[in-house]
Order: sequence, then C-alpha cells, then structure tokens
Amino acid sequence: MVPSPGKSVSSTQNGVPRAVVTRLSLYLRELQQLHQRGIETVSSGQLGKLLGFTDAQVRKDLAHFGQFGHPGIGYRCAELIDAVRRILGTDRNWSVALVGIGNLGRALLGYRGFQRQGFRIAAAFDAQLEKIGKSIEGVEVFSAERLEEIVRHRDIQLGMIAVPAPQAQQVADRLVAAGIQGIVNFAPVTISLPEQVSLVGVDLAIELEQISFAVVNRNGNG
Amino acid sequence: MVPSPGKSVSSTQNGVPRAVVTRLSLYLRELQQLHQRGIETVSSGQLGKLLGFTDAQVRKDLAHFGQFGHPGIGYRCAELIDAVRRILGTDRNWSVALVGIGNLGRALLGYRGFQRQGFRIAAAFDAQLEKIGKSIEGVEVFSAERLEEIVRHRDIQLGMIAVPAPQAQQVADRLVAAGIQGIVNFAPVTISLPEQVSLVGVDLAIELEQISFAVVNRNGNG
DNA sequence: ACATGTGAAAAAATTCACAGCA
DNA sequence: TGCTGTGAATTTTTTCACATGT
Repeated sequence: MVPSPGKSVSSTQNGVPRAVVTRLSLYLRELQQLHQRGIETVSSGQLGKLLGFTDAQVRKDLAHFGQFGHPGIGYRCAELIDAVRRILGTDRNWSVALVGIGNLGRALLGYRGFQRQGFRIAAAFDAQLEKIGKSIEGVEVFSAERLEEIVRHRDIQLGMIAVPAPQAQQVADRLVAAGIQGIVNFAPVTISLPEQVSLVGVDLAIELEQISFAVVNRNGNG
Repeated sequence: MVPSPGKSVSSTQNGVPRAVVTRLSLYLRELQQLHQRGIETVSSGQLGKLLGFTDAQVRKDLAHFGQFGHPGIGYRCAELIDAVRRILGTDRNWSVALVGIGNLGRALLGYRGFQRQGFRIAAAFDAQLEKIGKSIEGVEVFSAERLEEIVRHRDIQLGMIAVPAPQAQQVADRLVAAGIQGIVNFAPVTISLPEQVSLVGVDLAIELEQISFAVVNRNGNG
C-alpha cells in the first residue's frame, strides 16, 4: 500500500518518465488535429513548436519507444498516431467504472472526449437511492453495494472516483478488491493503493492554485 | 504569443520549477487535513510519507521559499499552512470567470473545493441564449458577448475555459483582451497566450491515457 | 537540402549525509 | 535524541551537435 498523489509525481514506469508519457498524449492530440486538417507529415520541429517544446525533445521522447520518423520527411501523421496509440494503450477499448454521480460525475458521464480515445464508461455507481436504476447519458447507475459484482461481471478495467473526499479511500479499496487495474481520482485527497494498481490524481482546486502562484510570482515567463 | 499545453510542461516561474509548485499544493492539502484532525506539528519525513516523497524532497521544496521548520520539532501545521498559502497566493480571494456552461461547466460551478481555497466564481458565460439570465449555483450566467464588459467591471482576475475545443482559443483571446491574468483550460486543445498570462491545461481524456499507459506497461512500479 | 536518431555535454532535480540547533 | 537546512554527490532530464539516411 503506497501513497500516490497522482500525476504530480515523476515516478517512472518501465524506465519511461511520467513527463514523457504526458507529452506523448499531447503529441497525440496535436497529431490527431493535424491529421483531421488533412496534413500528412510533420517534422519534430513543427510538432514541438505547436506545444512549446524543442525539436530534440520531441525526437528524444519518441526514441524511448522506437523509430517512427523518416529522415528528410519528418513523421507521417497517420503512422505516428497509430504508433502513439499503441504505446499509450488506447488502440484497445477500455471499460471504465465511474463512482460518484454528483455534479462532477455527471459531467464525466457526458464527456465526449473519453469515447473518442477508446474509453467507455461501462457502469456508474452511487450511494444515493434516488439515483439508482436510472440511466444517465446512456450509462446505467447502480447501487454502490453492487460495485464489486458489476465490475467483475462486466470485466471493467479502470475506475474514476468522483465521490466526496472522505469516501475516496474506501471506494478505491473496493475498486481494487474488484480487480480494477488503474484509477483516476478526482477527490481532493491522497489515496493509497497497492503498487500494482496505477493511479492518477486530478484536483481541480490545485489547478487553480498553480495559476494563482504563477500570477503572483510573475517575473519571468508566464 | 506562445503555445502552452499546460501543467505537463516543466516551465519555471521565478526560478521555481513547476513540479515544486505542484508538490506545494499537495503539501497544503495534507497539512490542512492534519490540522483539521488536530495534529499540531509534522516532520518532513511524516509529510513526505503521506505523499510518497522523501523527507529531503519536502525540505528542499520548502527551502525555495524560506525557512519554516523548527529543528527537533518539525513544522507547525498552522504556521506552515499560512506560509504555503501566502506562497501560492491563496491567502487572497480570487475572482474567477467561467466560460462554457455545459456538463463540465456546471460541475465547476457547483464545486465546493474552489471556495475553500479562496477562489470564487464571480460570473459565468455561455453562448446559448436559453442559459443566459439564469443563476446556477448562485452564479449569474451572462451572454458571451458581455464577457469583456463583465470581467472588467467585476475585476475578475482568472478564467476557466469549459467550451468545446474549436472555440477555446477564441475564448482565451477574449479573456486576455479583457485583462485576465491566468487561465485554466479544460478544452482538449492547445491554446496560445501572450507570455504574461499564465496557463494550465487540464485534459480529462489525457488523464485516462496516462492510466492506460501505466496499466499496459506495468513491469516495475505501478 | 532537409530531417531523423543518438552519443556527448549541459542543466536540472533529487538524494545523501551531516553540521547545528531545540 | 530528533529534526531542520543545506552543501556535495548523484541521478535524471534536456539540449546540443552531428553522422546518417532520403
């Protein structure tokens, strides 16, 4: 059982720094946009410029995983998109359980961006009786009591926690007991997981705090 | 005009790495919890253990900003909370504009964690006529056309963007034109800002992608 | 000419380890 | 004894610069 505040920590996976994986997701996002606009190839310099990175950084990041470029040409967008999706694991379809159907939970249920990247919310859970049995955004809402049962039965691999902070650890424990492999925690609290389960934490207030700091300490870059 | 994907980049502010500032927010969150439980002092080792960091890292992070500890004792929670809030700038009250009242926008309007850290959503904006004039969660919803006017008049300093990706850059430009100082962008797209305006990006799909990668490449730590 | 991939160099972040204070 | 603050050592990450391929 190891405390893991989430993305903030630079813990590695397979020798690949977390920061590299985050940039990989950003590359993918840009590439998909370029591809949609009909652009066929892009150089490391162009891709980096879109995101504020150097060309060398783009190449070094990709070099962790193989050779994807064509000297003199750059990267073919469609090709690199496929490669990055394979690396990130978003070439498969993931089933996700959502626990907590408050304001944030409902927003997550309706978020179109998940579907687009291969994530499907396969079941939602809440403790409040009046929500149970309904279907929100096409997703069935179950009693939290049935969490283990449904997660197992539907072969759900990932979890998102959107319950109030005091319940987050308990929910995490139950998701783990149900055999889940990774969790995104939106509750503003640190949770501990056995180290074989992956965790990313998202704290909305912390994002604003980062902006607050940047504004107050604005002397150099912004 | 400089592209800034957000928190993922380790760009510095005042010589302080972004990663340090993120950990500062995590320290604050733990300290507030400890304080609430009536715990008066905490050592760097204890605080670090709660978050999965080393004692040295906690001390080095704080050392960027001054001396806050008491040899032989540790840190007094109340004292360090005050210090960290001053550093982060959350000792003041911030007024925030929210643009985009879809699912996510509504969730942000109802999010209690902002208030708790000194952030108040002072006005909300949407382009859809049927939402305008309403009050949601006690926050007035205005026509997007009035963005500059209201932001200026209410002296709003920060913005949150929760509109669809294609509109995000335009909204950002208008927030900047209205004199805003920092933006949290929830739209899944990279936006460019003049460098004197701070930016943090939050992409919900990317958070799941990070988990996906971690699950697929699980060999070492999780 | 153009752009990748990659060793080598540089810079940055983390950890070590200990002097000094309560 | 317990714990901070901090130089020094180490490790990690980024940048440089160039040989190689198209």
